[in-house]
Amino acid sequence: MPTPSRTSLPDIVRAGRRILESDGLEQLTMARVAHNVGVRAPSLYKHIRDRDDLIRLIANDAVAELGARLAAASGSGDPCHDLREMARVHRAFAHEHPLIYRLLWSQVPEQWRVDADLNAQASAPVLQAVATLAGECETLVAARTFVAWAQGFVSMELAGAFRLGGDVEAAFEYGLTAVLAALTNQSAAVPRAPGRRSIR
Amino acid sequence: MPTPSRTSLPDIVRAGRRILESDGLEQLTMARVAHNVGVRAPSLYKHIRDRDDLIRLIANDAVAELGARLAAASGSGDPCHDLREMARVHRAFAHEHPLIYRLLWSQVPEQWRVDADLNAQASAPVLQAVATLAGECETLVAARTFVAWAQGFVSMELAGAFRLGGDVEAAFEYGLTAVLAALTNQSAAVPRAPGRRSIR
DNA sequence: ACCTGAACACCGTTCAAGT
DNA sequence: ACCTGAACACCGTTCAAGT
Repeated sequence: MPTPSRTSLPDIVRAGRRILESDGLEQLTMARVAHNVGVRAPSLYKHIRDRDDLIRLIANDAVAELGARLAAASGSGDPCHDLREMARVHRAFAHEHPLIYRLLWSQVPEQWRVDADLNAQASAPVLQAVATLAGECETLVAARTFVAWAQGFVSMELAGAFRLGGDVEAAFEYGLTAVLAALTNQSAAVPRAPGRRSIR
Repeated sequence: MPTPSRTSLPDIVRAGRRILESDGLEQLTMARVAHNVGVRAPSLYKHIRDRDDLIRLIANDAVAELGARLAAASGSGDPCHDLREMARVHRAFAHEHPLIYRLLWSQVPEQWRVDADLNAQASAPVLQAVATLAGECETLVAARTFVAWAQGFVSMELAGAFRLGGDVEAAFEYGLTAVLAALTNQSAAVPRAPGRRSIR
């Protein structure tokens, strides 16, 4: 006889994300997730394929949230201002959810990789701002430079790699200004023959 | 009666690293490491504290190797040239050992963190080159900008984050040139009042 | 002093049986 | 149609017993 679900996929993902954020990946056990949504571990397999699938769904959820925040932080009309704001939003997200943030970029097993369209959606506002700043034909390489710096800085910060003292806040603002200046000042960044050869 | 060791710590770390590099972290089981050094799993605990300790030792080993390669790639006298070479060495190392490289920067559990002095030793040549390039008082912030970009770029590359096509090689060279230009051209990077106020 | 088999705790996953 | 207890496979770790 059909019985209504006692839990749901969003409930499970939400419960899993809360455990991951508070206690880390190794505490994300099927039994604990199940307990937090009011069922037993085997029941979870009616809603998700396996634990790796759950981790991937949690990563998707986090990327979607980050993307929404990036989009909300942009749109002022000044691309340079937008990029500064997005870098700060990115960093703030990492500080709020350090364990999930690390997961997003470590992604050791293949199965945890977030969906391609979610990634594309999240990076769209950055691409748009860079396009106006650096010009259409250099959008991709310039955006990759910007995002690489931002992601690298925050990753190193969270990984505790900045152990030589100094003001990390000031280093972030310094890097932000330096990278944006480099992208604006294209002639300094890319040596190329006249005739507008594309970088691709 | 005392019996000589049938294995050793370096043997164990070497075997563990080989497994990790070829088959990933989840395949790094105590039984498999033990088998590869010719003993049974319980014997490993005579040489290491636990599995987390082994992972930390493997990460230490990798950082030491990377540091040696960075040092070997620098010292030409031209800091800009040295930094370009070190960025490429960094990236080449990541491509040769992608699974270990990801481990170095994800570092989800605290116990895997590499020793502070090994980290310091590995980053010394970068710091030195940046010091001559950007000037003493901005060494730290400039080095953090440079390393953040390099690490972020390679991490994203390995994580498969560059899914929008384009030439990743060209993007790397573009970013390298852009970041180095920004660090050399300090006045563009850091807006500050005259009178040489320190960034710190 | 190092190695081992046996044992324990824990966890992901499956499945037949319940409702 | 979903949930569950029981069971299985696997793994990290401990420990008493061997040499």
